[in-house]
Amino acid sequence: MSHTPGVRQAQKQKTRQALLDAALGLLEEQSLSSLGLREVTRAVGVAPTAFYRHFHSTADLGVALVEEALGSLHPMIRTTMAPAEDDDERIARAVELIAGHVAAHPAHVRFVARERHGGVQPVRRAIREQLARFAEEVQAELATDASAAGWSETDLRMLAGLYVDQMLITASLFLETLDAPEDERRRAVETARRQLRLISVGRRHWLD
Amino acid sequence: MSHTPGVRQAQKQKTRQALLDAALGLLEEQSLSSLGLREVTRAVGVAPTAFYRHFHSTADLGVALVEEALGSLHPMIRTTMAPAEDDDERIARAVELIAGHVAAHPAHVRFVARERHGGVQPVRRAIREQLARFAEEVQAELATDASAAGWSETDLRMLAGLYVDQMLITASLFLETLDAPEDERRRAVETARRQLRLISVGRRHWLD
DNA sequence: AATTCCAGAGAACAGTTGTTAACTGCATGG
DNA sequence: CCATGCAGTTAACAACTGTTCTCTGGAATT
Repeated sequence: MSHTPGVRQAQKQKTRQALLDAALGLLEEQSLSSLGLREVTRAVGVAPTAFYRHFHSTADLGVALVEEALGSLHPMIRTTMAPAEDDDERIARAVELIAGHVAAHPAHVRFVARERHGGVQPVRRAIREQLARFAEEVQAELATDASAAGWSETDLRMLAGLYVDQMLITASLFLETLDAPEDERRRAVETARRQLRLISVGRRHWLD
Repeated sequence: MSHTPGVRQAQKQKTRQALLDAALGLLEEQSLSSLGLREVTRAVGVAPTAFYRHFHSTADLGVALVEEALGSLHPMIRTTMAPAEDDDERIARAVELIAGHVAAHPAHVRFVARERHGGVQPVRRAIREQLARFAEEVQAELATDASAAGWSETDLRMLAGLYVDQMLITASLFLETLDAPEDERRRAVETARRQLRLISVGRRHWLD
């Protein structure tokens, strides 16, 4: 049974969250492999040694950030992949959903895009595992779709992977155009839509 | 007019190249933003101050590495996109070409994948510019293709961007499976082929 | 042959880093 | 109510960082 939370545990979680938030902020203009533990504690206003009460190292903190950035995103998969009247409407909705998420959590998106191929191995692995889970969920969702009749397991997995990668590309494209002029952002949205549409067309004629 | 090279300039270039090589090696297990100038000079066996004779900073060195990694790759575009008998044969050849390049220059590929979204702004911009050039070249190549009749400029650009991103995804996938067991590498190649094939199918039916 | 130039060396600087140890005060469980 | 646990503090360490200034030896220029 979980011990009664108490004031003690609450304060600890609060400090831990402050460390995560501060780190995420500092990571907007550097990579995790250059993030110092003292840098983080200084930003929070806490002694350097307090860091060790929460994380073994900055790499450890990075793994926690991956969980924070991607862990709560899984329920969104069903919503995104859910069927719609029009096929174009589904695409438009998905792109809008990604755009909204990027606007709401830019630092998290930046972190994932940056550290996916970054210099810290445990963090790379954590991201890879989360993305693999996404791919599995997308695959499961695709399998329920009527248009997936006759598709092999391998092809479904291939398509799911393509979708996940495309989501990341789209997200990081939107991130780059966050403070860009309006018309450039509209062009980015349009490009993302058309790319998904092309994949959609390929999907419909795959079994020819 | 360029002054006669002489022994002097030759030695300088040699040291410069040694710095680039050492940096590339050190970047296999960290990001550019955490790469120290002393670290690089130590690896080469040269005084820290010698670094300044060649680069203003490690960011500057990073930009030079981008040039080295991507600059010489442009001629490869025509070869990759050149038409073939079979459409599947063109895809197989392109995938094989990417696989060969990754096997021949893994450190360069890793560097680009890592720093594309990395923590050093000038390097990100340098990579973005090179990739934009690639996209333009791919677009120009696509425009000559017979199957591109009736395509709008916007759609050609969209498709070119999709291809460039897909090349990078494929390259980094191959990089991850470089020391993986044989069957996993074969699966990676197969996945890459099918993804390109799906895009190809979408391309053929785009104007319906 | 004399002079200039310049890649690289050497030493020193102030500031930073991760990690250790011993501590303090307060919420917790008996 | 008292004893324990533990989040966070303080101080100190050796090692490292980027950058500066001064110097040197040999190639390049005249």
